[in-house]
Amino acid sequence: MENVRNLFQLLSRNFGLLNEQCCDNCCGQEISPVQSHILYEINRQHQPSMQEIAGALGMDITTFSRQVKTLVDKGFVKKTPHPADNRINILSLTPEGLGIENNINLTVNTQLHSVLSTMTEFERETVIRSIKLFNDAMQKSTSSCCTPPK
Amino acid sequence: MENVRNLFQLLSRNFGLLNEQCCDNCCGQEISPVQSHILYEINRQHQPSMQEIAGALGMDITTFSRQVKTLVDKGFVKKTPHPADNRINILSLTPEGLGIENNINLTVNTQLHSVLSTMTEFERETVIRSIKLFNDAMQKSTSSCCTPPK
DNA sequence: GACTTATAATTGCGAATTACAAATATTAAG
DNA sequence: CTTAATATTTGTAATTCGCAATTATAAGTC
Repeated sequence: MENVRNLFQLLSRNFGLLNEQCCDNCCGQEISPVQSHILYEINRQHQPSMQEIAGALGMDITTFSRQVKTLVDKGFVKKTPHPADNRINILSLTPEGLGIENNINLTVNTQLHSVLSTMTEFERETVIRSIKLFNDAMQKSTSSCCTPPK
Repeated sequence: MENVRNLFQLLSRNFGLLNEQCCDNCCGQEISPVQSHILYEINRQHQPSMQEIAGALGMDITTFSRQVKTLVDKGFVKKTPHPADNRINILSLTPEGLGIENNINLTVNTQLHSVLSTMTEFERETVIRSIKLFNDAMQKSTSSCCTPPK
């Protein structure tokens, strides 16, 4: 059995570092890697509730609640009560939050493209397609983990 | 410019979850994801010093020092003074530490292979080769980040 | 409608993690 | 021998984390 863990251990480490570096470089002290994940996911989903984002990120809901609170205090996230169910809060990015999110996007993309630019066109496309493929497979496989069956 | 951040954001998230899940499943309470990274890197390098491991992981040396201390207390890591320079501590895994590391390796590999098993042989090999390729490119590109020039 | 149960989110709390600044220990340089 | 440099640890305070308990709202039952 080939040792694929090696590959992914390095991959996750590298990306983790890149992620922190980005938070420092492009957002100063105003955001942490975890918070960057949260902004990303709020932006991605359509009118998500707290549970939905926390679930997607595999975060404990109480930890998530506090992180959201600080993001609200910073003015990056807005909580809107669900019109049909007052228990639920709909999360959305404020214009400032969206600005930060776009900033991160740009910075990370630039860095990644700089890494990818050392490859040939063919390699680059293969790599991108491969990761897409892998993510899909992963999603199917781990969906049972983060969204408990009941 | 294609949005490659998307891919890597999901990738790192998925692997992060998988990593935590592994720490819970295969090691119980006795190890955290950060500590798993440390064991991995100690095992990988040849008679590494504290600085070398902390540098490779991009960790603050004081945080690293404390994490190593808890790993020593748990009996997974050994610190040996460098014969020629008493300031330096050489890090190594104890038999128990190596056991844990092998355990993690096996568990993560099994899970990853389960994910990869949904692909065709060709896809699988392409994915593995691609990640290898990308790690190499990343390594070259970020080496300046984690090992500051001086 | 009153009462119980279920769900969404927050808060109390203690433990673990983090990083800056300062201290310690050892070696190297002049 | 004194000073500067390097490796590691400790003081300390802020942040993060997750379990248990709490609050607030909604849904189900009689």
